[in-house]
Amino acid sequence: MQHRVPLKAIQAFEAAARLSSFALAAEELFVTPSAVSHQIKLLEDQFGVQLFHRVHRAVVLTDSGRRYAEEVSAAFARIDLATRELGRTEKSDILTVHATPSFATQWLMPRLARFSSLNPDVDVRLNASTDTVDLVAETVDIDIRYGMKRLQPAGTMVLTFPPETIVPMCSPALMNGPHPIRTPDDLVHHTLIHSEVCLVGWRDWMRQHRKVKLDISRGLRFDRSFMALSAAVDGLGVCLESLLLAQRELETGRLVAPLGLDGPKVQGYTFNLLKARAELPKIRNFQDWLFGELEKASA
Amino acid sequence: MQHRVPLKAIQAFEAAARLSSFALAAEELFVTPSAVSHQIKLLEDQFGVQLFHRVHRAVVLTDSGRRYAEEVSAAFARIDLATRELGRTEKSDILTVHATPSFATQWLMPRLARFSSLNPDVDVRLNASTDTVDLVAETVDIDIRYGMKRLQPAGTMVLTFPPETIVPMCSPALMNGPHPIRTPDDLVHHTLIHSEVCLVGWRDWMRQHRKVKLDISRGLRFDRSFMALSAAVDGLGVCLESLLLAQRELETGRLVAPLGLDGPKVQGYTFNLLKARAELPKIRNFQDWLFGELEKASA
DNA sequence: AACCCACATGAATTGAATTCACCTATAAGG
DNA sequence: CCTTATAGGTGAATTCAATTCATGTGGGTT
Repeated sequence: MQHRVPLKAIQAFEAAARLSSFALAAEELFVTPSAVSHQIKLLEDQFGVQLFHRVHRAVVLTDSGRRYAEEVSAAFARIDLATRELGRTEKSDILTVHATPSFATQWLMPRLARFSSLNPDVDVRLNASTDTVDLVAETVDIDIRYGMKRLQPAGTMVLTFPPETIVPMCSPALMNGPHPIRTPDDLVHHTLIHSEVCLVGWRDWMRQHRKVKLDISRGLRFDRSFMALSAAVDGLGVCLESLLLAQRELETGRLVAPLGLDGPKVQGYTFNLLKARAELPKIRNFQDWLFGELEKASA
Repeated sequence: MQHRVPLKAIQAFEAAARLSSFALAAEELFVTPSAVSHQIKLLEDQFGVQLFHRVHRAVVLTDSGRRYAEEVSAAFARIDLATRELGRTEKSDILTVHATPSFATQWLMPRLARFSSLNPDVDVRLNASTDTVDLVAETVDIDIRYGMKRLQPAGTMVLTFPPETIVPMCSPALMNGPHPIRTPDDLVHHTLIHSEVCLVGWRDWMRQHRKVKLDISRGLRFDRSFMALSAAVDGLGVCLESLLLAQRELETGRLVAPLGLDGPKVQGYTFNLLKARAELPKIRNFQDWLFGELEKASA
């Protein structure tokens, strides 16, 4: 294996140098003193440099030996440390995903356990914030953003999510309450919940429903979709949101879409990553899994 | 040998990580790809951490693998460097001796070859200056000083030289010239050569020869003994110097002691070294050799 | 003077590392 | 679509580097 450096011999030398004794080195390495002696002789012969003075029944480093031992000890210490660190490692990969708070809360979090069980060796870390992150500078592998595409730094790859449908949603109690919601006109009796960042708002919805006259200046306003959805679940009014984010609430019946599941389609979310890292298995796997899940939902 | 860290396996891993290929690593290490595969599997199994992703017919580091490879590569690079440095080494020990210019020139230099041939593995470096050197701070193993003993820093060991005899000396031509020198009185016809740093000067010599009236204010003055001796060799006058420093000139006949080899004895030279390093073979050997040589001369 | 301990050394032994032979999977190419 | 070539995986066989064993050496210690 090692036609380069006689690692075994160096290891024996390092221990002997550190302990100033072949016998103690042998003990540390669980071999006989003879083995240590042989290895060190090998090293000395190979390089033609005496490393130890043999003085009576002790050994003393030569100057060359001391210099060499210092370097080699430091190097082994580093290897030891890194190896102990490695032994402490649980997962072999760390995948850091950054996403908008709404996508993280409404979509990712409930599904992440599935990804983790499919990829047990990946330790997923989820960061949620409205800030844009710098993929190059920060330890973020993937950033899931919402909204108009901005200019990306070179080396960034942007994948657009499949279209999501935006529809009015409310709690079942509200839909079947004193002012039932069956047609767009029924909305006039209800509080509108506005999501400020959503690409489609009530104003846009109204353009598709010219006959309905709603006062879009009234109602509740939130700057995060998950807050609008939460308000709708609590029966505070009717929100206009993406089916993507409401999927879980619709499945569990905490929200209903009183006017059906058709509506304007947008492609607001993007999957951002560095080209150079796109083929890393952990990233590729996450990407494939995520788009697979999105596919599944729309199918 | 290695119940601690599987060095062979780490070495295989390092090469594979650096080259991103088991096959190339195998080539570099002069083994078959199979050997590399086995070793890396060993490493992964031993620590229960996957180091490489096997993706089709290539390997890609995991995050853990990459972290580990960085550390391990750096450590091996250091070992490689130190080992190449070691291979370049000629002598296993470097002995740096500092001495007064006179002792270095007159006594040490001519004898150093003998020491070197007795100790072929020691690379002797001789520094000569009038400065006192700091044994702790500088890379000087031994300092040979002349003159009154000063306060030494803690940890310093001072060995005093055996007594040296101070006698008048001159060139044979001068002794046997127009004003032959047979008795102390004959000196009145000759130039006196003064060594300013010598512990015994003409003034002291006169105290032992009350009858002789010499004008000690006249003559040549040097601040280094070797210059005084050189002037005497050149026939410029009569110097009062240590037989120790003149030994070579007396043996070769370039100097003679017209009034005999008896005279005042002083112990001016000291052999200074650090206690902590006194038992280093190179130092001990030099000390033993030097005092042995001094002994031999006085015997 | 006898003993002891730490290291040295050559031959014998062993077992970790390597090779061998065969297998798998996939990208490229016809 | 099928073939081919390639990089790596794997278990058994093999080998040789590393280790042990037996013995020797020398200089302190009692």
